[in-house]
Amino acid sequence: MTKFDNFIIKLRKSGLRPTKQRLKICEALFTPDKTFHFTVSDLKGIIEDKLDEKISLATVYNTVHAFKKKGYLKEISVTAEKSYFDTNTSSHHHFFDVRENELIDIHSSQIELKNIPNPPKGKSIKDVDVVINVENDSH
Amino acid sequence: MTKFDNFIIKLRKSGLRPTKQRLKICEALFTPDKTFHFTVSDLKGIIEDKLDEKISLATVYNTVHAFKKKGYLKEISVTAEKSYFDTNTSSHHHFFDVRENELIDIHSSQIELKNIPNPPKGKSIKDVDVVINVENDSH
DNA sequence: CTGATTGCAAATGCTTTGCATACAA
DNA sequence: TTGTATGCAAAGCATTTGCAATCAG
Repeated sequence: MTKFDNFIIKLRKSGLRPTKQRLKICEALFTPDKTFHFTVSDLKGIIEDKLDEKISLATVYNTVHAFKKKGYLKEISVTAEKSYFDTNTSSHHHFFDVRENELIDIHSSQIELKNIPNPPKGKSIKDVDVVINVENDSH
Repeated sequence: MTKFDNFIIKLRKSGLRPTKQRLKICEALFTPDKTFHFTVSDLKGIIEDKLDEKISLATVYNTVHAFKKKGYLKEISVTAEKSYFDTNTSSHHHFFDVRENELIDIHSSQIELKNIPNPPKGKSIKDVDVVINVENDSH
């Protein structure tokens, strides 16, 4: 059972057809032993430069959105012109370097949020994002 | 001493010339008794529809950025699609209704953040944003 | 005057869409 | 086959930029 077999099973189980492009995206996202953060154009770069597979931007967008919907990726809200995604889908928070545009994980156990207020009437909480903006001391 | 005199003083003190457009923006932002959240195009709409002053989009962007730099506005990180600004510049957090794209203040005293981890070496914390994403129970 | 500000339109950057072609089941 | 997925180019938005005209001091 190769890792590709696993990707094929994973995709089929989600109702997504295991195409060549999606398998490459799985390889890029889910092979590394560490989780990581990326933008859509980062991911396109990885597929084309490291995995040597031409892929269209639209396909990368399609697949990233499909994977997000299936819960294989999380999108992170930071002040930026771009969307950042995270292969770490567990509950956790982030440092964001506002100069370098770099995200760094904070394990959820490292921050304790107390007294989360009740949401407005008729609404319920989907999730809580904590972003700690940082910058280099040097400035 | 009208409120306009105050706006003129405020602008001059910041090294910003009190132009007709900037005074209208001050009126829109700092007259209401409650603080509020807005996007750049919201603000353009308020100036043109309620205050009946034509204003160019570029000027609204210029001024909002200038005001942010002077500390008269805060920018809020919620979605990657648009920038949201807040006339409440004190430290506080937000609910964000992901369906309606609506922000609701949470007083800073209402959330307690414990054990904020040390930032990565060489970096220091600028600020901490907590966004609690909510949605209507209905759906 | 002189530099700051405005306004318009063009340009930019990220994301989405339309549609014909190719592919998985 | 039959509906999905891909890829390209065009379109869509929010935002920024260039530059000439206008304004504040």
